[in-house]
Amino acid sequence: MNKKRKKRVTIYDLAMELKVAPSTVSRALQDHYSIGQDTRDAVKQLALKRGYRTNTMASNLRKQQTTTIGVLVPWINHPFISNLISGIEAEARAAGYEVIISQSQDSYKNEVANARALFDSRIHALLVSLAMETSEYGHLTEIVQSGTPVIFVDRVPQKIEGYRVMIDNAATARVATQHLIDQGCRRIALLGGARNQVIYQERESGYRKALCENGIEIDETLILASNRLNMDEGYHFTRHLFEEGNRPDGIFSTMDIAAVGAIKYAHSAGIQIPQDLAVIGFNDDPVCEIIEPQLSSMSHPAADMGRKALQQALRIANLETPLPPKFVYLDTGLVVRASSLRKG
Amino acid sequence: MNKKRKKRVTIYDLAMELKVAPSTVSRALQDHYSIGQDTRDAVKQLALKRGYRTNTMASNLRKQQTTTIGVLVPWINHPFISNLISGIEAEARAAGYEVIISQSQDSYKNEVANARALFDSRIHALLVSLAMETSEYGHLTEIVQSGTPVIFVDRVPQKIEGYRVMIDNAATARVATQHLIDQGCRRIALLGGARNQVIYQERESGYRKALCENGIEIDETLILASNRLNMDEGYHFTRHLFEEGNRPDGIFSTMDIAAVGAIKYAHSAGIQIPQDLAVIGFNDDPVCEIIEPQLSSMSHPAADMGRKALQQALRIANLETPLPPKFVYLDTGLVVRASSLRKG
DNA sequence: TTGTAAGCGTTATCAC
DNA sequence: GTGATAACGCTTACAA
Repeated sequence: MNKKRKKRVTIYDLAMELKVAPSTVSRALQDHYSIGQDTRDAVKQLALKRGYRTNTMASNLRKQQTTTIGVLVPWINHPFISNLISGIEAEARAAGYEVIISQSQDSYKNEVANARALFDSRIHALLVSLAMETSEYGHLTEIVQSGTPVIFVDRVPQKIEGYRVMIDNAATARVATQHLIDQGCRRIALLGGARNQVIYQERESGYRKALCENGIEIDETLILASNRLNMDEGYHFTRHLFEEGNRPDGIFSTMDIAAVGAIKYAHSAGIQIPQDLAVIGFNDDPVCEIIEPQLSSMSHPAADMGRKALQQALRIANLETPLPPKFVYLDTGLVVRASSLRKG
Repeated sequence: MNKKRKKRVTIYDLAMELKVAPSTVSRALQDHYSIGQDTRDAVKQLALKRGYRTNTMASNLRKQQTTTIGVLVPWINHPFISNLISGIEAEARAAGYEVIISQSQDSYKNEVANARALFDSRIHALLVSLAMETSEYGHLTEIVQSGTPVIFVDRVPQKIEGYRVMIDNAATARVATQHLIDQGCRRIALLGGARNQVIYQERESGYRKALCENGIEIDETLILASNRLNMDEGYHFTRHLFEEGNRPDGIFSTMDIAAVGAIKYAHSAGIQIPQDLAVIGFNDDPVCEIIEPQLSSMSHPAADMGRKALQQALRIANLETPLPPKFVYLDTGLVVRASSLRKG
């Protein structure tokens, strides 16, 4: 340990100097009603003068609670998640809480270890977005059972009970697909994600539903379910479809970046967007406005989800008797840009 | 407080059940050399069975130190910073530390408040990237003086002494500019950032140096110094130059996204890239591979910077006598893509 | 090899 | 209104 770290001022030091009891100082600093105005002022003034700063560790230990919110996500450096975290942090800070972050890197093993570490630091509540690999939830049910509020955000678990803050993935996917249909598409390909993740299952089912509702037969060869959907996957699946003579006239991608891959292939093959192929993505990431033609997408309120999840967590943590698990759905929006706009 | 939160197992509970002293339990759990193998095993086994988890608050209070690293950045949801944080988190977690994050939103006031809050939670070390507004450093020198290691990362302060982890902005900018010159450019515009921020000052001076070294006269009308450089600024400044008949044949942008704006203008005006106008950015953000033609850039090892900064912080924190402030420079690289490649 | 006991800085409960 | 005192759960001299 760095021996140079200075000893800090405590309430004892203040009490001694003012010739009052430490408990009086403590109460004065918290504006306890029973403390006289003059002592209160004197204490606060001296505290300021001596640079007193409350020792959060001691206070937490005594009060048996922290003001720390744990956040467990797959990756910090993904646009959607960094926005989510940004929302969580802003809201938490405003409410007087700190945010401690850990990333599972989509590994189940890391997720378990991080959940434990967060639990050990006695977090006030935990916000979780699951790792791709995760399909067992013991490490999380443990925490739920201990009484610590756990809120699932976006990538929520399959069957476990609990609070959730998310979008209606099925409905949103249905809107995206319907939009393509409204633009005259009849052979719509799906760039889908891992089928063990609820959000991708639901996006796929929304897609299927939209086709059914419009009496369009589902062609399974137009559907991709990729465990790691990215730009390359989007590019290659699209090429595969065109080279096999299995041409779609529309593509709905459950991730923007894969839609970008599809557009890149179209460019390279001289396929006109949106005339020959209309494309829509999901998330409304910044790339949508970079790619040419600009990419239509479903906007997904990442920062809002963070804020809502945090509010939910605090509400639950401060209740005497826990509420029954509740789902909070956030609104999504259709953002139409050039990549899908065929008609006026 | 949620009354439903369960009381957890303590070393006292284990001690009682095993009929040994709490101190023995504590030592056994830490593999203290003085504890016999059998007691050690017995303790660990029971701890596991009863679901014992060490109380970090109590332990920290007693040891007068935490294993929490404070991170103070302008925005969590910026690609460069989210990568930085990702590197910090991964390295910290591997070393047994937690990371607590706060964002100033580029506001000086927030930065001060957040620095205080982090200081109060007795962080082990602080990593800071400054808010745009910040030009006073009292809130940070306070922390330095208390003995808590403070490491400045990327957006470092003007004059304050301290540890820094950064890239050599001047040299990197010089390489970028030289690259354009090597490609035959002679009238090179600069899309620069806020002049009160050291990193943008240095990038500008690197640009000037490269021109001087090549005997190219500096044309001040080709230089932009924008307080909020972004895609629109890049677009409009480029348009301004072309419409005024002040045509550049190359653009060096100190931010990728502004270079994207420049390329967008070029598209709209029928200017050929790289033949009529060669463009290079800075950061090597993901957008470089999205835009057409793909954008050349200077790669900037964000995650590595995070890792290095964390290592630096831990090293300092564990020294008896502080080292003299040191600057750590990370390597950058020239990434040539189609936007600047005129010759083989 | 293990036990005893003090104390980290707060806050809550009682008493005065 | 204020003070004394006992925790909170853990670590670490010092004793045994």
